Amino acid sequence: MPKLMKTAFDPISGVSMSRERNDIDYTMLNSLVGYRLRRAQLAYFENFTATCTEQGVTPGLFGILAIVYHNPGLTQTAVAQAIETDRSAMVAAVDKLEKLGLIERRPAENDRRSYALFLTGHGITFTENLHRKVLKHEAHFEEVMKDGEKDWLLDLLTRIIDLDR
Amino acid sequence: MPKLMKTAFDPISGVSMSRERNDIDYTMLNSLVGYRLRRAQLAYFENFTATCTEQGVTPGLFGILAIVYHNPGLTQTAVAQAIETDRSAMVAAVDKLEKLGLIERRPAENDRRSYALFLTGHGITFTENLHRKVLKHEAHFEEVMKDGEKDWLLDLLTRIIDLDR
DNA sequence: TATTGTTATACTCTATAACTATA
DNA sequence: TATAGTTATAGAGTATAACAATA
Repeated sequence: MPKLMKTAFDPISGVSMSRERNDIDYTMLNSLVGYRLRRAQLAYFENFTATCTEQGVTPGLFGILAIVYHNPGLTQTAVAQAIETDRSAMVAAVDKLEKLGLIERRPAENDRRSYALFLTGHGITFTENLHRKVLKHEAHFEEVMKDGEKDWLLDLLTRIIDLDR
Repeated sequence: MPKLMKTAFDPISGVSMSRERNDIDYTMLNSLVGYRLRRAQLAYFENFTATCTEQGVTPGLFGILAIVYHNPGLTQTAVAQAIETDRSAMVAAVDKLEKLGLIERRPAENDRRSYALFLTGHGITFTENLHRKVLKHEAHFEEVMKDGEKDWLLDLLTRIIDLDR
């Protein structure tokens, strides 16, 4: 589908309005950073999800692999906190990763209630590989970024994320 | 909770690493624009959702109101396409907005299969009010933005959104 | 008494298929 | 035959409550 943008500028809101390809006026939604952030995130995630799916995992499972990759030995609850999900959601997720042979539950040394999580050998190469593929797919979006804009974006996003913590 | 960031720089990936407040290494996830985009979007949405909830609607319902506000007379299916959801999901949503007295289904003039959607008088003031409140809450995030950064961010996000369309 | 992993449960979102009435 | 609104349904994702084992 060809993109056809007629862009205007609203002197009242100080916001660029666009009647988009479907000729619908998004002025109010476009005035909100949160809404554009959501749409941009969805665009990235479509790409990201496809890359994960090709390799047989979901974005959520990749998040767990990425955390355990850099932090071997964390408990399930610690990983849950790291990715800001509930520990109850971890059970099925770790089950899946175990069945895929990517992760191992080992009894924790000091606490018989908890497991320590480790990637298997296969899990390590799988995770590194998937990370490379995701980065390669992400590079597509850098076509629209000028020199230095990516670093600027990463930095600004980090400031936003850290604001209320 | 105080924020305590120890920031380092990974000469291999060229990515700033941070052992975050919980002392967990997010290097791999932080190297992905998509992941930071998601976290930043979640931060914005927490704020946005709270503002909507105070007024008795959800972010999804606000999206419908915002579209119909600027595009009165659209059919349900057209609005569904505008916010990129399925028309089947519109039914319950418009039902709710109707019960709240914010929106009206009127028989379409040329096509007896479809309804044209319009905001009621109350719906118009409600939507303008909510929009103002959301903008006010969003202003909180501008604390972390330098001069001109907000416009630059909006512009870059728009380029990302429009890339594959 | 508090915490870990677990199960059951529920609620939202999203997507699909099928039905009806119109076109 | 195709489309609009509708209904039913099913799958992810997320959140809560409760339980047994352990701290």
